[in-house]
Amino acid sequence: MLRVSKLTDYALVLLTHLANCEHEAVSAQVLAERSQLHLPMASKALKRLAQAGVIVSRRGSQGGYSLAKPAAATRVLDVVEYLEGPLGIAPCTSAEHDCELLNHCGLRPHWSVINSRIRAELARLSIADLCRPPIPSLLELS
Amino acid sequence: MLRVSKLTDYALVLLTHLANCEHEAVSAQVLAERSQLHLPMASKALKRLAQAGVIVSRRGSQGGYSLAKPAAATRVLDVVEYLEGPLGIAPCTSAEHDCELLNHCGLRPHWSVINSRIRAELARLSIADLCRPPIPSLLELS
DNA sequence: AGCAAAGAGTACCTTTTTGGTACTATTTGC
DNA sequence: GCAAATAGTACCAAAAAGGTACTCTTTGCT
Repeated sequence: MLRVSKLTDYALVLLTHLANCEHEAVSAQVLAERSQLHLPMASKALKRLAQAGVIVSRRGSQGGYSLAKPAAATRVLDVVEYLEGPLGIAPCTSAEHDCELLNHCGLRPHWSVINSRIRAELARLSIADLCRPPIPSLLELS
Repeated sequence: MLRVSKLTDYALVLLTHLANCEHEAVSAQVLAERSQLHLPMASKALKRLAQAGVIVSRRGSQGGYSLAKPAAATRVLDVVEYLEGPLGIAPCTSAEHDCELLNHCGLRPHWSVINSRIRAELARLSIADLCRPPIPSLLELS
């Protein structure tokens, strides 16, 4: 329904908290509390982020998670695509879909345009941006 | 997963075919064939479009569907929102969600900005536009 | 009047995705 | 060796998506 999943949303919230303690390992437990999430869900999200290389983990006592790169260097787009797979606004714009049925329908190119606009939008934002209130420039507002 | 449903996709394909025979009632049967869809699914989509007022229906023999307004006057955004409900890119940006948990998370304003950008994108396109290949102006391409 | 074509309405079912939980294994610091 | 952490796996439940079937009503035509 044209919406990111809760897991993705959780992940971004967790990342903003991690961005506030850069260079410091924070446990899933603490991050879950700060984000008002249940530990199991926070762990799930953090694990995925670690697999994607967005954050790094340290196991064992005194372990925890920290950002793999400066917050300004991690794009929201990357987080979304790591957690949800490549963006495909319409069924036929996903990879691995050949769409024999709709191959002749002419809608695909339009979806592609919309798709790349959305990707561009998500690419503009970094985790660091999420930590501040948005300041949409008047020029860019439509 | 940030995707419109198949029903919405079907609806838009059907609308492009309807746009090619304006002022003429076309039966669901014929539209389904032209769109390479099974009749029941096409009917479902057409019914929803008629309820939304995007197309008008005539029952009985020689009946069928036709556009309620000129193709250029129906926005893709309207079709999408009629079929999927108001756009809400993140769980917390949907209506009727108070988000006690994430109320303090600061992400909402960012999602709102992204949301309105996507809406603007979908509002730019009309059904008439979908009938032609997209001509993205160089200025607007990011 | 009656028949057939067509949409309207409703109900149901199956599959997939999402959201969430539980449990065990492994690593690390003290 | 113990405790604090993450890693991995498996599982379950609820919701949404996708699709089908069947009946009712309207309309044009003969």
